[in-house]
Amino acid sequence: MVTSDEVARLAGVSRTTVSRVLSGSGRISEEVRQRVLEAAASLGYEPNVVAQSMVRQRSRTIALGLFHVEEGLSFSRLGETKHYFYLDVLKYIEEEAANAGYDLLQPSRPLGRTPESYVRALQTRQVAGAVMLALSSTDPRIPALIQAHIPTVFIDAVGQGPGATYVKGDHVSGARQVTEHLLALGHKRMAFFVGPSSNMFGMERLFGAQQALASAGRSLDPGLVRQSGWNMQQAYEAAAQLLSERRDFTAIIAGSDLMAIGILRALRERGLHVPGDVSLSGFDDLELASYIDPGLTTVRQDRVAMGRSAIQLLLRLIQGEQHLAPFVLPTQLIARQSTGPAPSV
Amino acid sequence: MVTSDEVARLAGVSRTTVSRVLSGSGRISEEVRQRVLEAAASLGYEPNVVAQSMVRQRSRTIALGLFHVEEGLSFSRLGETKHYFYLDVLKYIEEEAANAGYDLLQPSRPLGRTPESYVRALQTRQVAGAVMLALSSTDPRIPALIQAHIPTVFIDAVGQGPGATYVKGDHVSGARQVTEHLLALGHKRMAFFVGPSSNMFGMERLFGAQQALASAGRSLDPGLVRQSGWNMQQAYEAAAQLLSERRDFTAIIAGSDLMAIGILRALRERGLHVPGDVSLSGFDDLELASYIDPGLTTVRQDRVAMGRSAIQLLLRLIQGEQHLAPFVLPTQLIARQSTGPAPSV
DNA sequence: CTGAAAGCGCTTACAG
DNA sequence: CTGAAAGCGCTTACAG
Repeated sequence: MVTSDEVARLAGVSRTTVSRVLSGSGRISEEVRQRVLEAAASLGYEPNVVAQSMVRQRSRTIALGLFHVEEGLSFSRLGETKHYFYLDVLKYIEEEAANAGYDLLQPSRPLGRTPESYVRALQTRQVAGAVMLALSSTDPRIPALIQAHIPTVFIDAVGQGPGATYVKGDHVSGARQVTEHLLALGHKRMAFFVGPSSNMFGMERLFGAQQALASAGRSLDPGLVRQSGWNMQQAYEAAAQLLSERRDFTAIIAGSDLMAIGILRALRERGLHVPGDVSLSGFDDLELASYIDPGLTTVRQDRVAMGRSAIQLLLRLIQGEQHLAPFVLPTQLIARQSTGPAPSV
Repeated sequence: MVTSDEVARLAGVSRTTVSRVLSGSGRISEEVRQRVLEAAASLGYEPNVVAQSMVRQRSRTIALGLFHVEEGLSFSRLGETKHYFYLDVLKYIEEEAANAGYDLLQPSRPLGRTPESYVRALQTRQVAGAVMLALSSTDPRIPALIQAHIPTVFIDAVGQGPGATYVKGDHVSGARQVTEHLLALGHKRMAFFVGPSSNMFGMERLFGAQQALASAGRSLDPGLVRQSGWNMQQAYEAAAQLLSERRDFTAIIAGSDLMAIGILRALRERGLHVPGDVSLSGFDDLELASYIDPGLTTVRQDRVAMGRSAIQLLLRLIQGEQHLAPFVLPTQLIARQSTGPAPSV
């Protein structure tokens, strides 16, 4: 690797000057500037990023924390909704970080998996900040990161502090919209499939549904609220269970599109038609939602804004701004064929 | 941040000794060892990783190259098969890298997007090696990485050199198995949906299918081979096109599960039943494949082995081994309900 | 406008 | 077994 020393020698200047020319800081005579630039180009010089991080006491790096690393899903099957949904968010995180000249890093952590070890790993790597994607709301890294004053943006998890804020979808509104949609179609009794209890959004959505029901002078039947994992299999099982117990509902509101696909299978196996017998809605609007049969009514979240705004907020935190307000991104009902008029009794 | 100097002072030894105790290198008296360990623990000391990388001239970091960063899919929609499929592979890459104590890094590259700039980015970050996931076979970074002698393992892309090797699924065998399965069901004319021409696996699969057909004394009709993107939408469009042209086939072999879902929709819209009128198979065995209706016959690839073996090979390359043989992972037919006996004419 | 010197926090020959 | 010193490749006060 070429060093700044070689460039300096070739250009007949000091390393100080090379550094200044390349970083664009300080007054430099145009003639020297040209000489240095030419020398650097001819040698194919680029500054050693590690050395820069060392001297600056901070690397131009953003740590990326993902659900699936932490939750010990090592042997779980593919198909967690979150993965499919957040994959796209991830893409925009990468893009936006790259545009800002930041590397993305997933640190290894040999020393146990305590939240402290995670924070320590970020500190010893001198990361500028962290983006944490879809952590469980009980993840102990959330308070640890906030307390350590590492600039952090949480996506779909709630964490706030002087140097931390979050971005999330408006689940309350999303659930309200679906519920209103179903009420308008004449449905009076609906079942709700929410995610695991460690996830706050299930509760938010339930709240949104309750709002809509209350506005219509109705209330939620607790016996029709079911919890399951975000994936197809667990939703399938929970739906089979529900169907074996009772069938006094005409619609099911699923917590994710993949859950809806699992539920759809359980309905099919019982010979129930969607939406003829039961209306069904998802959440997320995966591309898949429009391809399955029947096309799935669902709630769209803005994945682009989610990824981009997370990095934009983080950059502001890195630059020292404090106490940034969280972003709550709008959600939108996408009505397709899986919801229809309530069957007349 | 605590430095080794503070630990040294507290323990009453030199930084040299602190370093040796913590790295476990060199003879150290038991008593001194204890003192240092206690001092480090009480101060919460961990070595600065950036400084270590600096002095070692190499960071304990693996660069991770992903399809979607390079291909400029910024505005594409969600649903590229690759993403869903490789997401799981990615998980095992992360796991295996973390076990070996390596960070994963996605470098930003502001200076144009030439293959040279990519290589340079890895070099200036002193990465130990790179894992490149599902690059297009024409990606110029493949030769660039090989030539730069950066230890690299390609996954589902072919690249070889003294310090580079690859891991891929056995697409030939997978396609042969599906084709044989369909032949056994009495199908005589089948259509093939392969991926983009820049992707070699489409060709491999075609070759596998040809092998099976040849063994049965049959040959491939070039007019029944269609190219499209790996996603639902493009496969849907290509299938609609094919169906508008001709219908003298009884089975469709899709290049991925998501393509199969797109094709399924096109068939449905024409009132064709699967497998009554047309048998349909996918590739990948996403969990989804068993949930859609009808359950999708497909080819399973071993994602766990794909991720894990890639890192294991890379670690050997990093340690200096050369010219490692590529891993070709077995594929396995998973027969479900979407394939059935050929309709009698 | 330019440079000599110090220093970022480690590790590693080299001595003893 | 232990330590003083050099050095990894930069950047940044401090001088001039």
